[in-house]
Amino acid sequence: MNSRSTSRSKPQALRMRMKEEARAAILDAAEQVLAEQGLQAARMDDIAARVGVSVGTLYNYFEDRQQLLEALRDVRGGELLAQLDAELERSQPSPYRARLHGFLRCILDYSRTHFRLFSLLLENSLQRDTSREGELDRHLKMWREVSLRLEHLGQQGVKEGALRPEDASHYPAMLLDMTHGLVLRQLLAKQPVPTDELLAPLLRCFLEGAAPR
Amino acid sequence: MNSRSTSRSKPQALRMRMKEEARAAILDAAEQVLAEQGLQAARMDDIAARVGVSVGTLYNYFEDRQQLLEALRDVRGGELLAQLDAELERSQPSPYRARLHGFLRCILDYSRTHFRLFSLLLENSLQRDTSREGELDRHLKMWREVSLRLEHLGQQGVKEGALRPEDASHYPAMLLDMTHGLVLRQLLAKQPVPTDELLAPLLRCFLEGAAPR
Amino acid sequence: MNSRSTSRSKPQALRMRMKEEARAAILDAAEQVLAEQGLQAARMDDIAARVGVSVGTLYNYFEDRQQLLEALRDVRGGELLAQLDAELERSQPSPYRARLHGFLRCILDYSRTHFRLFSLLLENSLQRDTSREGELDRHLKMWREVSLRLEHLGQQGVKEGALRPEDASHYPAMLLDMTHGLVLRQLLAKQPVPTDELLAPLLRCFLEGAAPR
Amino acid sequence: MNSRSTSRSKPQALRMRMKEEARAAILDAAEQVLAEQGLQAARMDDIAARVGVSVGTLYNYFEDRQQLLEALRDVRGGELLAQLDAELERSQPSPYRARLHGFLRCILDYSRTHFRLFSLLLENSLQRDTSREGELDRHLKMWREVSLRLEHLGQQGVKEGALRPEDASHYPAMLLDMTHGLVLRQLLAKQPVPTDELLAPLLRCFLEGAAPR
DNA sequence: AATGAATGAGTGTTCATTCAT
DNA sequence: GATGAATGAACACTCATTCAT
Repeated sequence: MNSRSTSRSKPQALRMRMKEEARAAILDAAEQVLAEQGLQAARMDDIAARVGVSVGTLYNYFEDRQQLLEALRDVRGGELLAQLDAELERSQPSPYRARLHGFLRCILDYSRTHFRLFSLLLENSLQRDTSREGELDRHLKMWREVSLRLEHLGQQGVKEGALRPEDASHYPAMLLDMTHGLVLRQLLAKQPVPTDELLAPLLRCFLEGAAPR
Repeated sequence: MNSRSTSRSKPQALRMRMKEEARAAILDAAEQVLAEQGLQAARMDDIAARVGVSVGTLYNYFEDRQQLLEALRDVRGGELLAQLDAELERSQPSPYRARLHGFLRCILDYSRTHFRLFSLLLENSLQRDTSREGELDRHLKMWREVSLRLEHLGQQGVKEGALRPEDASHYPAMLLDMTHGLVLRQLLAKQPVPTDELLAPLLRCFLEGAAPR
Repeated sequence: MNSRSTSRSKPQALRMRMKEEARAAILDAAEQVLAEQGLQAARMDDIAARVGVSVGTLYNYFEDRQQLLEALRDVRGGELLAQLDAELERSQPSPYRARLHGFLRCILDYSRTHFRLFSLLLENSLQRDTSREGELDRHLKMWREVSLRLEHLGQQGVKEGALRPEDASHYPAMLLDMTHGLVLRQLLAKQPVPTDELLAPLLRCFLEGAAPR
Repeated sequence: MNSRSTSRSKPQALRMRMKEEARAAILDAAEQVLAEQGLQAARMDDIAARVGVSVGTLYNYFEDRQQLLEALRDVRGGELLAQLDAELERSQPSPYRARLHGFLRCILDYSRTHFRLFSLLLENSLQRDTSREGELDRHLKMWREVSLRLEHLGQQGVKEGALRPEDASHYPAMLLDMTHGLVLRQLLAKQPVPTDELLAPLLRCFLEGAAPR
């Protein structure tokens, strides 16, 4: 009965799935090469070789080099946001401090894997010659989304009496900056340090201040 | 007596001075072009045109493009350190908090002018293919110097009883990260905010913490 | 009796017919794309898209791009010759001048539709690297056929006393050249001029000369 | 006194001269390669190799491939016009028919050397995708200039009573078309025919008509 | 010391052609 | 027979670097 319809829709679905997987494979390869060689040195040929296809194939999936990089940024950004949301969902019942800890750990962990990418792509966005306007915005928007979630979390903190409300608007930025720095330093460090050992002093200082009480 | 020697040394000194001025002029031009066009787009020809000389001349003063960029980084880094030291010298008699404030303001002000440069050059250093090893170190060394001064300052803070000693080793990094973030955000902001308005909440949160006492 | 043979030959004939129609459809599409995009810009993908099939299909009907273009040229050339022959047949009883007029009108009309194609394909034939020798000849052969018919017509003209016989060998070329120019000029003109208005001065000058009698 | 000014202006003049000669050399090489390989097959590398320089050098003299081709067209067009004007000047006192003969011979001779170029570049101009508008116009403008001179000549012919005035407006086009065809046919012919042998029947037919008087 | 034309390796991108499904 | 993703050779163009003047 519906044998015909399925005989058409299934292959299409299959095509879609394979196309998506191919895109993902390319993005993975691109990230690897980018991390190894840097933004400029990462040649399309290198990326193609990494995936195990020929250059032309890359252009079947992405308009050009720039679009490939942008897609990579968007996809990885989306993944981070998804993980953050999942974490927030999971920690819903917990108190502010615990949730904040979980949130930052998420960023730290994800960034450990992908930070070099973010760093490179931020740099890419900072280049002036980007003809496509709003290019930079796309990158910032992601971090603004992260900030937004931190603000929400901060509101909970204020309600709980765990945060002073006066400087609340500055907290997201400060937390992100310190986390960002943490990641960068880990990236440059010889041997890694467990996430929680890094976060503990950060949170302590952030919440209780550097001055003795 | 030494008339001869001076008749030689003076012109030599003059030569030196002129050579130094030429180098400085090139570095200034390079920074401008870099800030405007980005790291990749800044061509040697552009820099030469900005100084008003021909490409060949650039190569009389710098081995190659890479060395020029490194010189630029080193010079600007040295300038920052010099200003920081001057500020520390000036504020010697003041209490910890005031000195810290002055110190960070120095960084913020200097970075406002040169941050884009630092950002670009950090990126440059992060590229893996740098044949010259220890390249990255040169860049980090500068910031380690800044950190070092912050540590010294921290020791004063601890002595004064203005800082809890437990996490003292983390403070420089945190302060630098937050300052770094401040600069970046200012760079992207439409209109600038007075330095002290930016620093006040930072210092308040850092010293007294985000939690109510 | 021959029921079997027909049971085989009919479907074969059907196949043939469909194959021919498919080829024709491809050639039509090719001509459109060629006229719109030019010889180089006309990509196999474009042609396929215009027919509504995929690239691979094109290669089921033509060896390669070059053969497709040649087929297009040959088919259109054949059509022109057929129309010319029909016109000559039709005008058999008429006097030379009328027949010549009809003949040239045929060329003009056909070229108005397909001239851009002929022009592009002539260019294609002029390229030196054509590995297949005698390539150019195929294109010229068609025009030689046209010339041949003009010569025959000229013989009639001479017999009628309408043409001086001395330069008869040059007339076909001259007529074709002027007609060719007429078409090209029409192609570039903003608005078209009725065919006969174009032909009248041509014929007048050709037959009676530019000098007063 | 003016030793300084000359010490500067002379080298500048020298530079200019050399620059012009280099451009001319490139254009010559380009024309050769174009004639041999065709419009598409003529690679920048080939042209460079023909001049004996490297690719980059070509781009010191011409924006890009397209501009090089356009320059070639403009220069050759200018040369033709200059020769035509010289011929008109020379033949000033002669009667119409002689001047026309000289004029066409000029075109024929020049085209014999450069016709293939003109043909290719006309084709190039006909391509639709030329982003630069008025591109085609530049090419046509040259031939319009030639036409213009033929019109002037025609006016002399009318005054002399050598031409009937009615179709005068069509004469330039017809003459050019026939000459154009003559050149093309010569190009394809195995062995060349002396120019005057080609022109004689053309002029006879044009002036006196194909019909017997 | 300054010049700037020449160099040429390097890279992104295109597109005719193939072939597994 | 039709499909369309994969292929990879080809080519225009860039730009750091050199060196004769």
